[in-house]
Amino acid sequence: MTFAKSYEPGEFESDIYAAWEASGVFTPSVPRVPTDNDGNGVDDRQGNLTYSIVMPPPNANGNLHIGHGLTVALEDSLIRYHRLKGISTWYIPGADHAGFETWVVYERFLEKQGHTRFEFSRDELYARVWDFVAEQRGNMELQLRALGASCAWDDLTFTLDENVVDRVYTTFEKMWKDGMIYRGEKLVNFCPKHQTAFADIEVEHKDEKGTLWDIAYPVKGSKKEIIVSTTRPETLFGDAAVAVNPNDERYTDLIGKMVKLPLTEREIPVITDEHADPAYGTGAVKITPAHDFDDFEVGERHNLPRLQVINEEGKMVNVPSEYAGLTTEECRKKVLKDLKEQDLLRGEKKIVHSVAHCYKCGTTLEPMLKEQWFVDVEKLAAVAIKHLEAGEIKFYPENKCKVLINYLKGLKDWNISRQIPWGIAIPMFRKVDKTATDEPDWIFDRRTNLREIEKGGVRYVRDEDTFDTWFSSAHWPIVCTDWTEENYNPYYPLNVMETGADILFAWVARMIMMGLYVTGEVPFKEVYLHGLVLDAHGQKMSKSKGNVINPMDLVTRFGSDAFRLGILRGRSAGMNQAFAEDAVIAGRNLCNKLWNISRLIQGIVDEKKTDDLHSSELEYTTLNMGEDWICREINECLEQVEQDMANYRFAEAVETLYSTIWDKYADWFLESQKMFKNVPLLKKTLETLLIALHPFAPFVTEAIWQNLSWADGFVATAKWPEKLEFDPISAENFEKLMVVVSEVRGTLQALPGTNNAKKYGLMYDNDSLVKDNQMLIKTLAKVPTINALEGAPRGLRLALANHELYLDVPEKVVSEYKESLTEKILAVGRELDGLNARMMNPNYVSKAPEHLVKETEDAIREKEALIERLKQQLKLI
RNA sequence: GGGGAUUUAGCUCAGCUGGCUAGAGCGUACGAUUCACAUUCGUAAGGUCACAGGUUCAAGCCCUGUAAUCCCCACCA
Repeated sequence: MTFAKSYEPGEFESDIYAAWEASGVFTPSVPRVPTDNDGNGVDDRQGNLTYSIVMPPPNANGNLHIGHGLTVALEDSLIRYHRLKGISTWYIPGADHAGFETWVVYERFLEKQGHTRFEFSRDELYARVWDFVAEQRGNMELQLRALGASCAWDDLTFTLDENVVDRVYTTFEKMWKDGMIYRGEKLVNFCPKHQTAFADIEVEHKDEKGTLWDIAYPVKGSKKEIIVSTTRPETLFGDAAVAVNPNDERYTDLIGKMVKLPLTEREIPVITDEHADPAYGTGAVKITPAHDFDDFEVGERHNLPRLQVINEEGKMVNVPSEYAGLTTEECRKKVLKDLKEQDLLRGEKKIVHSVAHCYKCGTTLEPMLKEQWFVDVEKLAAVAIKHLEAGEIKFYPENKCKVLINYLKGLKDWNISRQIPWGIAIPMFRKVDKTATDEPDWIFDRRTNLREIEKGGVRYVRDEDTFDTWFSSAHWPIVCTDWTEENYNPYYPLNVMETGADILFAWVARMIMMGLYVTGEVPFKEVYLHGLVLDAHGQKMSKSKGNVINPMDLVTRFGSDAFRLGILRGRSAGMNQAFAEDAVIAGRNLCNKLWNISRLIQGIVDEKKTDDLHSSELEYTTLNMGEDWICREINECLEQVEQDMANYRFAEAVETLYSTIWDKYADWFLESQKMFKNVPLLKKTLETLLIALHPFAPFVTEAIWQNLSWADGFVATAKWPEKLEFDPISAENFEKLMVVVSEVRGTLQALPGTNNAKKYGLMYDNDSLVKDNQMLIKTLAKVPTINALEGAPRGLRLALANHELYLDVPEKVVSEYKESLTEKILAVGRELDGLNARMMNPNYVSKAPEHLVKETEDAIREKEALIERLKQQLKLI
């Protein structure tokens, strides 16, 4: 049981984690299906206290980034705190197959090997990615351990686990039966590079420079023409109409007429629609239902044909032969050239407009007409809104609830089809044999391992697509807790969902909708959203900027605890905040401080050899003011931490612990204990602080706990401390003594000359607080002597503390101090003026609460007395 | 166009329902040093709380407006 001179996290962390894991301290004590004596499931809602958090699953084959580090710091401190509180905690780890992300990585890998996805079947690709992920897997799980995440590893859920797929299929089937799933030909955001569609939420809009061209469409049977404005001339082949605003008088005579579509032989009608903005361009707009979202809606309203002219590779189709096969860009050039030759191009204007991009590769997304599976979200959103408005979920920060409701109110149907092999196969099969007319075209079947099935003599082939990752992730609280229809599960709903504010819509919203749909209950009672971790200068971290901070580097350099303490510093819910390495260093220093505090105390325990009592047998009493005071301060600290944890104020909790341990416990209490050495109290208070800091700094607190000669078990499973007993009056007196000591130190510093603390002693007169504690004052103030004053007062009286205490300073030095004394009198005088002014105000006296008025009166008396003392001091000189 | 936020010390941020002299970490300056810790100890300097009004006995905090910065959603033919 020896303590090295400093704490070296690297020497302890992995062993400690292994010991925790091996002893099963992370396993919840209450089973997820509580049973009675006969083994039947029971609803013991009242019986046991449980606390559950599911981890937002990191990418299974990736490394943790700093956001994960923050997530673990937040979630694990909640879990550990509640575990110490004696609650059965379940922190469920997860791993994400990360459908699209992983697919992009894998496709790049294929390309490097000289292959493309088109050489393999969907099933082959799935198997290959599975192996690819399996090979890379495991890193992030080790990293979670390094961060100290106290999760139940046996319950790790992978997003492609059988129970996840089962649950997703069950939900999908239910939705299918409920008529909430439909196959629709709709415009989807399609990435021609990745060959897949995206949900609206995955699209990134960027402002880009573009050109707005004016093109003349000749009106049939008239010499007139109608000029439309477009940024995409190549889509004119897909035009189904020209629209003008019904109130636009310029075009009244043309409504209903046919115009000739340039470069083709087709004719299209002029229609009226509110979509056409008379103030924009010429006020007339070409309508291309198959390649523009607004035009699609106009087309729906007017029953216009959807003519697809761009295919999935971004090439022109269904166009005159000289254009067929061109890329959209080539086609645009040729169209413009040809229009110019025919004198139909009437102008161009540079504009800035926002363009949809693939959030992964940046390719411009093509609105593409495709048959996809959609979820009708109307009911889902309505139910979610109802529960949110009823306040069933508490949000941190609070305003995100409104933001979410606002989003849900405008939610459009959800495209859940992805043309990516890596994911959960959509369990729908299409009829092959067209002759069996009374059979539906699509049937639901769970046998997605088969490409083709037979039912009632009819052959069906599986839809090749996979689910949008968010469709399955939306089930996360349900699948991680093993929620079932049959049994009451004490861990569902979760106590809190902690995740990034950036996925409020993509994930949190969908978990709420899905949770309510599947279980009838909201999936979590509270939501804590964290903001982005920005770099030191407040910039978003990105690979291209090269400002990415790797959490594992910090763990290696400063220790896991230091990282956790540091990243929680100065952070509040929902806010993007800069990351300060300084804060991690401060965390590292705190760990070392605590280590050395323990080293000192263990040293005293060894030296005194008074007892070998273990924690459970400890009986302590306070014997002097400093001891009463520290008990009071520790109690206040515990209370503060409890309050902060209940309100998710992590940074404040850490701050309170930091200052209690450092500024109070070490700087004042332990300094005074060098005289008194109250061993049972030292043990008790140290244990209390170790437990209180444990949620935030699990490793160092455990390393110390294991190193102490008297502590048993793990601090990780210790009991959250009860309040300490103390004498409040005595504690108050210590505070007075602290003021005395501070003034001695401050005055010695302010006096001219160096090494004053060694030169001048202290003298006291007729003052019991000082007289009774002279040795303590001498120790704390580090003065060479302390004696009773003999004869008339001399030297420098310490006026601030209002005690009969004098610094034994020669008159020459005192007179040099005169100036600062005068300044002090003036400063106190200014404060006094302010207080007096307040009391002169009759409204203050009559309207402010009585205790405040009384406080002001007291303060005035005190200041007046102080000025008097200072003036006397001045006279003495 | 709709919505959400931010602005407090040199830097990164606290400041919860308005109430003593606005706090912390880092940084800066000055001083200390065997006796737990230089990953230390002590002391200090540093703030027009973005700006302008208002409410109030009292405003960093509440209200109105202005400016700057950032984010999300929708739209831009």
